[in-house]
Amino acid sequence: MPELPEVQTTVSFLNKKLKNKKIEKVVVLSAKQFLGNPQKLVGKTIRRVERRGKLIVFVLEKKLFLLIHLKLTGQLVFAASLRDKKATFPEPLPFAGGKVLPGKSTRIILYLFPQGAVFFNDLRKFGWMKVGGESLLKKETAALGVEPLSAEFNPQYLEKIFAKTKRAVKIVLMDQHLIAGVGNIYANEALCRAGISPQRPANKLTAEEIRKLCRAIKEVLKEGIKFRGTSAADDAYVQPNGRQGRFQKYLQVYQREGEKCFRCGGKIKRINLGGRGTFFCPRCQR
DNA sequence: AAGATTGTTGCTTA
DNA sequence: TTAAGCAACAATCT
Repeated sequence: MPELPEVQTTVSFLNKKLKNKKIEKVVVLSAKQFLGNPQKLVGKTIRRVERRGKLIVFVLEKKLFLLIHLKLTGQLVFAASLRDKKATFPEPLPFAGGKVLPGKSTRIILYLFPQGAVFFNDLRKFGWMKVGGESLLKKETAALGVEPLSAEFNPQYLEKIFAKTKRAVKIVLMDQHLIAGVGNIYANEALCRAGISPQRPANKLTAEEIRKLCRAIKEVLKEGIKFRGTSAADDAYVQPNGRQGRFQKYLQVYQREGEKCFRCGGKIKRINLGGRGTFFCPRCQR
């Protein structure tokens, strides 16, 4: 599932490829997933592509914004050469791994000028796109918490938010109103690296544990970005070039139920926290 | 074949 | 008033 590292990988790629290109045509195949009027996008130049938490922000000319949330299974795939093929729209395009775009789970297509296209694929249809002005951008980002890779995210900040709640620490890490961008994969991995049980009440962590956890979160997110995100076995995430990320090779607990802990050899356990699959080593994480 | 899964919102309950 | 828990959303897998 796309979390901060996957979204950042997507945004970095698209920012390079889409800058100063114009949106020439929008095809909405799944109406419920496009909020607002798609025609507003037509003819607009893309100034840059940014990220806020897990939200993707296309900054367009004339103070217009295209906001995209990938939710569980969304992906943005870029096809650079579409125009070279003199395609009539829409037309299947041979793609990396022998796949064809648009595919079965393609929900929205942005055709670009002078060439190229962005395919919004989303198997489970939870993701969305919204067009609007600064008021929309403000509305959608207002409730988001601190960026975990910013200086503002430090042990003092964690201490402050942890003190206010006895919820399980993992649930707090995944609360987008408090920390923007950490999801299930990276919350599990950060807690493992910090040696802290995901079930611990947040307000019971020691100052030392909070320092360790803060560092672990930053570390694991940076590594996730370095390896271009996590494409787990049943994970729909791919980079915009259609290739998988590589961070799944370095996961220590996520989706490793019953397997051996790399540190102590104990069995990785799976429990349910806040309705989410939670993985940890009961021996290493206390 | 019902239940689990999964991020986020919004409702209900405490 | 606020925090915590949970259904709902869509589709797939078990």
